[in-house]
Amino acid sequence: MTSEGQSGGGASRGYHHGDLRAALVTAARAILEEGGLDGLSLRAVARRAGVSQAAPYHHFADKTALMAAVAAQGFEELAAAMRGRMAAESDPQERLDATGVGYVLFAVGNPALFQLMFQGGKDLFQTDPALAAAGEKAYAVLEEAVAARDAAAGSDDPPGIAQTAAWSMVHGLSKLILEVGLDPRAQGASGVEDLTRRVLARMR
Amino acid sequence: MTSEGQSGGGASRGYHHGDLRAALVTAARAILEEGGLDGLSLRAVARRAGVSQAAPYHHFADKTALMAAVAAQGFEELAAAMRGRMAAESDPQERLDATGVGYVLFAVGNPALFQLMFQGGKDLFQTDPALAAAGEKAYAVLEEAVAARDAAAGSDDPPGIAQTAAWSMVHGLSKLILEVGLDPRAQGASGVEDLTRRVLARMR
DNA sequence: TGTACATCAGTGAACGCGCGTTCACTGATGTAC
DNA sequence: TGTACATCAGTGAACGCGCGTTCACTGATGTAC
Repeated sequence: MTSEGQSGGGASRGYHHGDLRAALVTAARAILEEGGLDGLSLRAVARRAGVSQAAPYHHFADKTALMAAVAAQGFEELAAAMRGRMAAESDPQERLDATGVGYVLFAVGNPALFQLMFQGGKDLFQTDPALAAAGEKAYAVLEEAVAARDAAAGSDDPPGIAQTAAWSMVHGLSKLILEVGLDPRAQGASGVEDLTRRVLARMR
Repeated sequence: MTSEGQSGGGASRGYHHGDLRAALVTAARAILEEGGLDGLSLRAVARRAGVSQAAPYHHFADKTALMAAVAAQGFEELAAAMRGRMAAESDPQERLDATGVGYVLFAVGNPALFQLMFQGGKDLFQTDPALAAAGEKAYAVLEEAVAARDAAAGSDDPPGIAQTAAWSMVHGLSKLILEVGLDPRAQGASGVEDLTRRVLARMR
């Protein structure tokens, strides 16, 4: 990672950039954070990366491809966040809860990115294999944690149901916080993590 | 409801429309169904209602106001759908499950509308009192059903937690079906309603 | 080590587009007398 | 019952805008000999 550019000024860069592809993804994420999903245009990304508006086309087929790359990076990080939290626990139930907490905290910490990751929707996943793989990777963490917990607890449901339930719960909670402005304090919780834990405690 | 217009042709209407405000909301919903949220422009709505592009401004301050009106109508219908299903049951747990099923089926049946209802986000709710009221109305159904079930079952959690959990579950499941293309069959369920019931069965 | 040349990654100008919104207007409606 | 007039709900043309994308180009890089 060269990590220069990103604001047109300051340090000079030559005619060639070095790693414009990565810089564009980084710029896109910065724009997402500052201006939300609506502010994400290819031109804005190029501007932010300090490059002409035509330059991105040497690295991405079109706007959708850039968005897919950003989303894929998001899923990688989501998976890492979940794994990181999970690894700190040993009890199967606690490991499952930890992945859920990781999920919701990631969403709350990266609101526009999270929105992008899911709003592109089915089509993007079918189009872009790298994105699909990254999505699978994140889902696999939850899948794994649920399976381990169910194996320990003994369940008669097909595993898909338990996994879908857990995913729905954390995904829904994330969306409600982001989209409706659901406030953990107003629900009698001390914060996002506490609310997530208490909500997850109502699942079996 | 006059229910003419909606496609510019056919029956003549005079210079004045009759109930353009309602016709615009109807047109917007038709566009949502056909072209999704991205296709929803004020100009397209006017076009579909068979009226000049400036006409909507006599009924809505701006595009946002129209969208809020559409979303409000959506929440009214969501509340009605939940209540309708709830009314058919008498056991508190079954009444709660029924509201959840109503929620998810509404989302799946009105994908773009559902998206609109939640994507506008916090700001819209704070800006438009009618929308906020309609949203409350829908949430109140869930709230009520959860409270009744908890009263019957005896719970020590603050009620907000149980309500948030139930809402997260059905909201998350809806979004996963709509955004990720989660397939009930692939999860071992026979359809959306069955999947919702089985997922809800994992809550307490 | 030096030169010719193919390839690659940039530039900047331009395309066409649909959008939200405003404006001066005009036709229809309804009310006061 | 008839007329003058205020009000309301339409029209159509125009504004400025930012967007995604394409194009012919040019500067830099690296490779073959």
